[in-house]
Amino acid sequence: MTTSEENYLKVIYHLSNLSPKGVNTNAIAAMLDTKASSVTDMLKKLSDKEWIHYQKYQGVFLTQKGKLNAKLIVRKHRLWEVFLVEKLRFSWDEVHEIAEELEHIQSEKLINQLDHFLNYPSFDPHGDPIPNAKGEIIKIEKQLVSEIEIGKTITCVGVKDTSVDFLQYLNKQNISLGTKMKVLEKEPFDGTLKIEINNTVLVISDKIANNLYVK
Amino acid sequence: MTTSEENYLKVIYHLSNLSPKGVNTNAIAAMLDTKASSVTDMLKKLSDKEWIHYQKYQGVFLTQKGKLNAKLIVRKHRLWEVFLVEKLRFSWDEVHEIAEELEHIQSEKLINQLDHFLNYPSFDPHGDPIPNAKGEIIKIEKQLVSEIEIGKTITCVGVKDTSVDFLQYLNKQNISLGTKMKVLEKEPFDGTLKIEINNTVLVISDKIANNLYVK
DNA sequence: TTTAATTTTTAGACAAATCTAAAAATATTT
DNA sequence: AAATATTTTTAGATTTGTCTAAAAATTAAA
Repeated sequence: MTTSEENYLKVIYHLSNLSPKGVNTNAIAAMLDTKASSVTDMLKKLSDKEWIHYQKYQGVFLTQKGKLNAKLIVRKHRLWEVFLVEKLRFSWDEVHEIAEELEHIQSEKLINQLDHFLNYPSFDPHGDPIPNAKGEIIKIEKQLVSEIEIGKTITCVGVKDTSVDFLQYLNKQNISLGTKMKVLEKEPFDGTLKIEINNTVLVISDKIANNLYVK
Repeated sequence: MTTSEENYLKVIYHLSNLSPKGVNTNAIAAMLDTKASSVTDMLKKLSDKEWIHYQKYQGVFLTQKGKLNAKLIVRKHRLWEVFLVEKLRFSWDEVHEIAEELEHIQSEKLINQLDHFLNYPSFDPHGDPIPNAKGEIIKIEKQLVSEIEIGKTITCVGVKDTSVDFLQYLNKQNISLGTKMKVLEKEPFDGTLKIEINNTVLVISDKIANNLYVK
């Protein structure tokens, strides 16, 4: 499996969770920052290898094989992220890019030994679940801050947007996984929220509230 | 710098130490398991980037820039090998292939944090020195077992041949870095040696004796 | 439901890294 | 020093993954 094929599989996997009636060529192209025509070419290759179901002009679905492969790439990505944060003292906003490279290293033994070394973590530094060696994922119920009712006390368990900008915003506000907060007030006009964190009041936009997972 | 360019630089660096009057096209081709014509093509590219001095039909030399780049790749390779053996419990005969992939990961911070995490090791699992972040290498005096005079007690500090076969042979004989041994007798006809290891006598061929470094 | 807009695919081209086969330069042998 | 062998380079082709531009299919709008 080439690096390029792996990147396509991973993107199709992530998009599948959002659009279950088939992934669009253009959506894949946007995620990979490439052209639709390049995507079409690759879809044929992936289809020949039986990692996707592909019919011209119809959306794309992963086969069982394809889905397993995609999950194992995600597993590698997230385990390396844990390694970078827990062992090499990287911050959660620095690890994505490096993990994008590390996820393509091919040794199965390597990744299983790494898993053992890290003590079989269940979640990556952004709160996303790590598939096990069989591709199985545990799912936890989590909600966006925007969905929480006034007065409830909640704990940060993940982020939806994992961009550097968003993660650094959270750093600045001292919000990380495990941070407790309470929703005080919601502005009906624009969805702005007042929340209490560490005995201080913070105003967050609806965009922030829509990208922060809590429990 | 592409992976291919990095592999060429590294091979030229290693061959430079053996043939100081210029590295041959064919030698590079043999090391990289490719054709001489492919090497010629790449030499032009490396020359354009000023990483090598290249004149048609003459041998190849690394420039200062090229040599530094090569050393930094070797640094990455050897640090990852230490990681695999010390942290992930790989054996010294399993790490080369994986490190060949890991050495191409691009983050400078990654490798310096890894160096710190490993406590700034000076040698890799095969006894080879690890260049520091500036490309500086400490050299220790070491000799081949074949060069040792009868009766001397010595310590294994490295291997010249790092092939899986040789390393597994050493595993079988319980020889690893730090193993003490004494040269008992040399057969003049074929160079075969009798050596004492852990109170037992072992006969080793001249080929073995020519690939084991001791001090 | 015909027209217009969007999405997707095809056709043909390109860059990187490789190859084969043949030509040119260098090295070795007689 | 001429003939032979070896090494290296050139010329042209191939593969992978990408691109542009145009054609075809699908979807949305009038």
